[in-house]
Amino acid sequence: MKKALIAMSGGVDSSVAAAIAVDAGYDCIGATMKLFTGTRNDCGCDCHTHQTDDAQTAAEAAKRLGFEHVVLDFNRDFEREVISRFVCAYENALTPNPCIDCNRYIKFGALLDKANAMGCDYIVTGHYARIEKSDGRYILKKGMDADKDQSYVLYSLSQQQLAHTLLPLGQLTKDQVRDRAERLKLSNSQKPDSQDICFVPDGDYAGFITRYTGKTYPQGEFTDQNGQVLGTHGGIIKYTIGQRKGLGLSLGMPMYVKSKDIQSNRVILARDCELYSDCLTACDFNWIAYQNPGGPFSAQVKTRYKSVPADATVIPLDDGRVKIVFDRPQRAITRGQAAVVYQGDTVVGGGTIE
RNA sequence: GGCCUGUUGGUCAAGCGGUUAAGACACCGCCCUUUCACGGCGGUAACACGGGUUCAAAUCCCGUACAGGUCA
Repeated sequence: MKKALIAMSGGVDSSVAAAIAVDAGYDCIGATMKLFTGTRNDCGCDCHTHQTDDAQTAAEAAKRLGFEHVVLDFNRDFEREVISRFVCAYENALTPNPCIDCNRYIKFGALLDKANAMGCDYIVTGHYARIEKSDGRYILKKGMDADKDQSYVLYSLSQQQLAHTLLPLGQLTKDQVRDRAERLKLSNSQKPDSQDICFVPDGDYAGFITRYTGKTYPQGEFTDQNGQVLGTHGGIIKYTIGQRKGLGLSLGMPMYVKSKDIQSNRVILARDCELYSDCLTACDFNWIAYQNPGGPFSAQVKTRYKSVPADATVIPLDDGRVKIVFDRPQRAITRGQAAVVYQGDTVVGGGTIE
């Protein structure tokens, strides 16, 4: 009997994924990760309590499903691999996606290692994506529920990681998952989907960075593309490319962040129509569908988790980076976000936009 | 100092005797969302002040204050 470690967050998805793994005959053990220490936020909520609640919910689900549950402390790994990268990215005028690093280094990194050490053959998560084997390679595909597809945040997984991962929800829709949770009488069947950055539950990521580093991020100038000063910004970490809200400037028309210049501490604004660009370069590229792509090819590319895949030509460069040229210019391509390449439902690979 | 012109929500700005006093931008809320954003929907908020005229004044008249222009 194959042994599986279920990554249980306390939410519906991972609980139902566990139920499916049990039905499929795996010898299951549930694990909830402790990822960050409790810090009391402005919103008055205590993250530590949240985590404890989530762990309890997960433990209850495991009990109902009839397998053991443990809490694993990945505090130090999470701090090093996710939080510090997140903070560092913002300090360098990038806009990171911490969920991707969490998957890469924690769930499918440290946790997978732990699972192996515990004698597990697989790690099971509640992601809406599919893993299939084709011609000796593990292929990552979109989840069947197009609205919930999470393949984007898994683009960095290696063959080794994919080989030891089961994603039981890939064939299901969110409604089906909730129905199943309902039938199993899981207490979290109606629990709202998670949102915001998990370690910044009040949504104030700039405040988090400030508290974390103890630094202050000085005010600077908002300018237009000609250098004309338009106003004063509240610290460069507070803005990302394409952002409209929170600028506090009334300029007669909606204005958006076009770019950030860390040297001059300036935030450059422009109109929406000036935010479009037809190419990007991505680094740290991970190929999933191919061992080596060989040459340029046509594909669809997402530049943000929820962006619509756009037709493009993908051009592997000699140094391992990848250039992507879009058929139609894309809005607000942002350094630090991930460019994920698809061909239909298949994730070809992805990298970090630079 | 004299003479003009202007003063409407946080900003810009409609309005020309009877309006629930437009709209844009900003802001706030909700929705969307395992990143950050975008977006959708909704909301708060104003006639500089004091006198007149009129059935009725943001709208007309007279002062006051402030702002800009202009004149020896």
